[in-house]
Amino acid sequence: MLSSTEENYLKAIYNISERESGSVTTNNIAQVMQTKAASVTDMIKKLADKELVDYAKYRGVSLTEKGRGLATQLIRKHRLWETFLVDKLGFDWDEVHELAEELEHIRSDELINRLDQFLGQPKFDPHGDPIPNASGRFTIRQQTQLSDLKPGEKGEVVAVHHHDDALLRHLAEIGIELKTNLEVLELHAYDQSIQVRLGTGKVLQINPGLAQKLFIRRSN
Amino acid sequence: MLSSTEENYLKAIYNISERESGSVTTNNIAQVMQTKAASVTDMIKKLADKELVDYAKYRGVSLTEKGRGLATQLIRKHRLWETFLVDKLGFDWDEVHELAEELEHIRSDELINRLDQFLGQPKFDPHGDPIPNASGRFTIRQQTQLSDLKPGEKGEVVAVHHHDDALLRHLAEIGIELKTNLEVLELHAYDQSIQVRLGTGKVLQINPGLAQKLFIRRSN
DNA sequence: AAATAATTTTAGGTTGCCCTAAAAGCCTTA
DNA sequence: TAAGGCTTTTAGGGCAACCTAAAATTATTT
Repeated sequence: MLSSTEENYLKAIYNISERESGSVTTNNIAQVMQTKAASVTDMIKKLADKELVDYAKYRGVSLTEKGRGLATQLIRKHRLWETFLVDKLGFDWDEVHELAEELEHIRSDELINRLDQFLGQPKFDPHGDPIPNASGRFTIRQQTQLSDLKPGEKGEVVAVHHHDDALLRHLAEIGIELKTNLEVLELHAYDQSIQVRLGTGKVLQINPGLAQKLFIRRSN
Repeated sequence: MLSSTEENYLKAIYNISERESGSVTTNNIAQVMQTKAASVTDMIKKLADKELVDYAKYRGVSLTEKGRGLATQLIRKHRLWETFLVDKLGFDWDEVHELAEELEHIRSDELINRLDQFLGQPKFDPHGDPIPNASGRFTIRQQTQLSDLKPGEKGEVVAVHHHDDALLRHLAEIGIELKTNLEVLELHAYDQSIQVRLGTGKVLQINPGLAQKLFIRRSN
């Protein structure tokens, strides 16, 4: 039985190791968890005792099979709750992250499986991220960062990664959401920005930072 | 900002003072919270500092206006979540109490108001208990303990009080649920038991303890 | 490779909520 | 009304998760 805090550390380690290779460092975790390195060391030892992470002093941590399994279940819960909040309660996609952070710690497999049923066993959450099934398997979707598209290529926005609320609100403002169709018109070498035309006809300049966070499924 | 623990104490005090008059004693709270009197004294002091209870040493506590308001909102959340679990996720009425105990601590007025909308602003939860509205007002329903009915009187089960899961399962087994119609046939003086006929025609002996927990709206 | 810089760990302390044991207060009843 | 028996509070600790400061280790620079 893990505490919410232990669960949050597991999730943090999982997320960091998803986007960076090699083992996860103490400072890295401290930054994500908004806490101090010393506190992280304390917690790492506890997680190592429970065989949820492999740990060698000064060498960082990595999740064990068991740890990864638990982290995956947390992500399942988080994304199912986000789906509930958006699909059923009518929240906007930029309002649900914090709430799902709380809801994901409710401890009941029965609850989460019924919720999954109730939502129609969705494969992707409101941000386009895949929802692992009860056995922890993700549905993988063919997708590319917008920054990798060439002029003339067309596609549909299927996911937004590393989303903070401000980013999502910005996207909504400029007219981009999930399922938005777009076509790359030009790449501007001088600032790496990308000119795109949305399905609505609107033409936008997308800066390179943003273009890396937008995931596209090619449609031609 | 209260901790879940503080919230649980408030709720315990509220519940005790609902069913007993006068101020709530330390031992009483300890029993409900499954903890020791010394721990209760600690917490009472903290709640008194926050002006949620009035407290005089050795004299017990009572909720302040502020404390009662918070307790009422907790009850609102608890009962709305129970309604969600039963109406939307298909849980049985005897399975939802523990889960609602966790869910009620999720901190978001927006969430709970949207949930209320989503559920169709229900006035009563799956056990027949009234759900306070956002301002803390309960809908009061004319109801009587089954033990107060006279032979020949008829009515409908509208609530079950002080429900533990075992009690609810027992009721389900003998064929009683919310909205069950019944008629009192006879009172047996020798053991205070009550003979009733259900809407289904089934005739039962109800013992006096149970008859106090069943609330009936008279129908004739 | 030595010196300096950065990271990580250890040591020791705080807070919230719990505990046991003992002291203090209240209450009943002889 | 005084004694004994409850109840409640105080005193003193424990554990989880955090902190700061200092020590240990690793990494980088010269």
